[in-house]
Amino acid sequence: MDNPKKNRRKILVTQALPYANAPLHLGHILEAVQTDIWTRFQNINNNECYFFCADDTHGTPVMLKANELGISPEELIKDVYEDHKSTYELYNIKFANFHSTHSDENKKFSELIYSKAKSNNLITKSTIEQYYDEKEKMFLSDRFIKGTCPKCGADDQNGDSCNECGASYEIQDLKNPISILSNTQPIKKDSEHIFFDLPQKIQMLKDFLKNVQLQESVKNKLNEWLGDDLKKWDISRDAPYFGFEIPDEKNKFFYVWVDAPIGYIASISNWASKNNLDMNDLWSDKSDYEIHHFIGKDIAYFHGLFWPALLDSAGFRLPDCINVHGFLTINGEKMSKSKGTGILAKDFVNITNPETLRYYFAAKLNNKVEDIDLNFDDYVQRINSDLVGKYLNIASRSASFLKKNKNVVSEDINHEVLRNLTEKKNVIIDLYDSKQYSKLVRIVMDLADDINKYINEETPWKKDNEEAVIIASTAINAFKILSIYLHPIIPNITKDAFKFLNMDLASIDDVDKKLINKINNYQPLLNRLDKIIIPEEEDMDNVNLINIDQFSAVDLRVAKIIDAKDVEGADKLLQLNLNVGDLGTRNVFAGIKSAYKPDELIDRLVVLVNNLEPRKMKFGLSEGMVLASSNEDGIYLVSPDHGAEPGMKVR
RNA sequence: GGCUAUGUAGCUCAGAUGGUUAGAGCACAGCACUCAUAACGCUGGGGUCGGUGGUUCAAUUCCACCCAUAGCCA
Repeated sequence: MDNPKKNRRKILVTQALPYANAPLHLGHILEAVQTDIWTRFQNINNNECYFFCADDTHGTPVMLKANELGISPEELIKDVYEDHKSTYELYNIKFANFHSTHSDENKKFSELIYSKAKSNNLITKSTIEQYYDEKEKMFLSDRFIKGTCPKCGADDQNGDSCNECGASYEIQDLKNPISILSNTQPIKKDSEHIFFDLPQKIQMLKDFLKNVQLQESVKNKLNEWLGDDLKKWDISRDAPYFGFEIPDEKNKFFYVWVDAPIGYIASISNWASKNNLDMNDLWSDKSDYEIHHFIGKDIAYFHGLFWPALLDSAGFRLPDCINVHGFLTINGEKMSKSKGTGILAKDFVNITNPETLRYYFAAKLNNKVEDIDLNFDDYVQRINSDLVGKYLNIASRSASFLKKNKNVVSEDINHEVLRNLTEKKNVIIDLYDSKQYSKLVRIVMDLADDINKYINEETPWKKDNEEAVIIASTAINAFKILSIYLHPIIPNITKDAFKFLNMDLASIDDVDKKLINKINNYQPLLNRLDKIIIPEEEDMDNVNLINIDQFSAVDLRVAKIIDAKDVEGADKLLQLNLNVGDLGTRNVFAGIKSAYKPDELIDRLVVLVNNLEPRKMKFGLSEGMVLASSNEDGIYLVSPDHGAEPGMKVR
């Protein structure tokens, strides 16, 4: 590795742009933390490193989400922008700039890159047949179509693959296709699309993969794709589409995956103009800035093939490094709201100190493309034993001796003990640089163990004041070194630590400087965490959306219970006789015996599903259903408010 | 269905090129200490290294197949 002192590196860093149709979840934070740690490390390691990001705002999902909320896409992405930005701040993610793909800069660069590709004969057109939703008046991509699996016949399967038998197929082969937007059957319709001629770039991409810094397993995967028959890439979408219109075309828009990565450049450009810098000195062949992308494994494809091909065709500098990370699972499972693991990043800070999540992620992150698991019990244990029990304990126990010395740190310290810590500096630097944070954290905690052991063996509590101060001063210097090592991971806690130590951190080389100032009184920098319990939530994403017509199909009526009695031979049922006003009376069996006595029900108003198919039961015919809610503790009937009359429609 | 990655103690993870009784941290038990947020230290129990076959004098480590989990298949 280059000696950073001799060659000060200049680096532009990006993370994948979060999509602007929803708040951030903890998986977003994992990537942000990995990237932010790396950026912060580069800067204290005497390099110049800037972290750029933006919201990814275009495409159908944003359009639909805005539609659902009854607002314009512009309003939606404005709200989400503020939400994303403030959430990242909660986790101390330090962007040089957080921009948006819905921006002038991005429009400019998208058009520029497209026109250059066009003049290099990389743009072609051809007509494709696509499903079209006549009701919504839009073309449908595969993900908006459901239907019957052509292989196993399972209903309600995705447009491109079956969850039941695992088969994947072409959308044309799907039986009984239904648009999930309108629940109507889509028609096939021709449309002219614009393509980027990816096959022309094969050799260039092969060279790129040889040179780029990227995990071997991902390289192999990408090379495999390159070996296959590489198809042209469809880069246009028909109106209506929230995005940028393609120049010199009518009602054609750039596919979101075209302008999303260009958002990296747009964000940098926006920052450059705010700081009076020239893009030619930043992202260009003439600049000496390295370009590093941090992304998740799901989008390696776009960043490893389309993106460099696009950049190259327009004469832009190619990335030097793409770092691919795995996904986050929670308590061993895929994130899911129904399991209470789809917790939002902004809510999680109400449960725990966000710095501790940064630490936990760091303690598990490596440079491989492996998923990492956030296990809440493990998390609490880890924070309590590592940060509180080992690292901060050093400050806490040495502060008590120094306080008796008026907080004056002795210069007469055990240099041998400290040398064991400072000589690890280059190892720490290498591990940060190569993103092997978990190894690094292990080493730092081993060093913390060593210092705690040192204090134990020296037993300052048995020594006279002078000796105790020497031991404590050694330990507090060690604490300073550990704080510097941990600073990129837990910037806030260590910032407080430096305040306590009465020092400023300028560089990782400060580990070699001895503390000379008077320190301050020690205040606990972090409290032990309690067991984490996440309340279960409804999985709103998986709720089947219905339209107003479907809802109207259910005839709900106010009804009055005119008689109620036990059903002989039934454990759970009560037999109800309901007055439904003009509609007459109904006999309904309701499973509410465990919660209600027949007597207390008489004359009560309830809500009846009037047009439910009558069901023949062992005890008689049930002509409808009364609405009730339930939990572990009981059953709760739904009651109309006072004034409602039997027979009135509920809607 | 195809491809890729992962599967090692209760939990979280280390274990180039195959080689003596498979490691760490946490949790647990015992001991010690008492400066420290009952936070530290020492010692110890605990694993047929996802499964089944194969190659080999020898496999957690190589090969094949299978199972489970995750991602991708434009």
